[in-house]
Amino acid sequence: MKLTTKGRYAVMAMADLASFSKERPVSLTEISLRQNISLSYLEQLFIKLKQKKLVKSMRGSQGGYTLERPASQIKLSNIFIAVDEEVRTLNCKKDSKKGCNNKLIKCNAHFLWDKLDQHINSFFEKTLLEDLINKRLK
Amino acid sequence: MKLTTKGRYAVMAMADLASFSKERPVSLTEISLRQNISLSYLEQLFIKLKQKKLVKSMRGSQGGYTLERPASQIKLSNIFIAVDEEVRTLNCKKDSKKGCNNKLIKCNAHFLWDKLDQHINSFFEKTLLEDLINKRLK
DNA sequence: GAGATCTCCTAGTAAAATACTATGAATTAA
DNA sequence: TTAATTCATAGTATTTTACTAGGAGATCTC
Repeated sequence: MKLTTKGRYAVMAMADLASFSKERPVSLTEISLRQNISLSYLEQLFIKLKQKKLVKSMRGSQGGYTLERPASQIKLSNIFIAVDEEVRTLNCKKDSKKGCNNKLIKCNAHFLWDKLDQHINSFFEKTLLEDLINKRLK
Repeated sequence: MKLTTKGRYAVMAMADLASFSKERPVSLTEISLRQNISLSYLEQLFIKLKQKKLVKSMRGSQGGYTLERPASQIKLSNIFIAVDEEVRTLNCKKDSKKGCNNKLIKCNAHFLWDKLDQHINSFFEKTLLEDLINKRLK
């Protein structure tokens, strides 16, 4: 079980924005250098973050990104969901071959994974981007 | 972020053992059929579970596995650790190229992943195999 | 003691997911 | 008009995961 870099990069980049985009938009080139993340990969992540209205963009020279809402109104769960870093302990969704919801008998541990999902998600739900940049975590 | 089948299979197999191996050892063939897990894959998992003294084996005909300790004394964390399904939100361990602990400046979200690890592990630490088979989770 | 049923052990491999690269068009400030 | 930037899509290398293959060794039952 691991968190992939996608989710980590997204959170780090958003934290970077929260810290540096107060006056002016911040370019992905900047973030790429500061956080040591491939530019092209960042671009892909930011398209998703924009679609979910977590950031807004300004094109052209001197352009870049800013937060769409203040850091106090962005949950970590918003970020993870935006980049498709879902917590999925089970692959019993649309997959017709694997998983267990297409069998007569539900897998006996099914409810355990549900609980685990809830437990993990509660962390992302309760933590705000603001908490992260202030290093104030519960 | 996802839990791989390795961890899930291990927990399901242990739950199966807890339910069926009270009188007699249970063979992996049985578990394989009941839980729909490849026999050879189960064998690999059980070698690890045995090394960590979570199960004991009886070879030969009518052999199989039983729990080494009662289900009330086995934490889910024991099982996950045994099959190497560690929770690792970061790859900053021995990897010299990636990660962040070999840089001068620690990645600013480092402490977040630590907190997350703790949060997830607390779930596995507090849940016993017994709770699972009794469907009694907090 | 032969045969069946098991665990034990190691290598190899197919498939899936991940992380990243490449390329170029569109937009805009200076 | 040029440089800097976002936007968009396709392709690929790497890594991880999940599984298969093929046997050797142990032990019960007949």
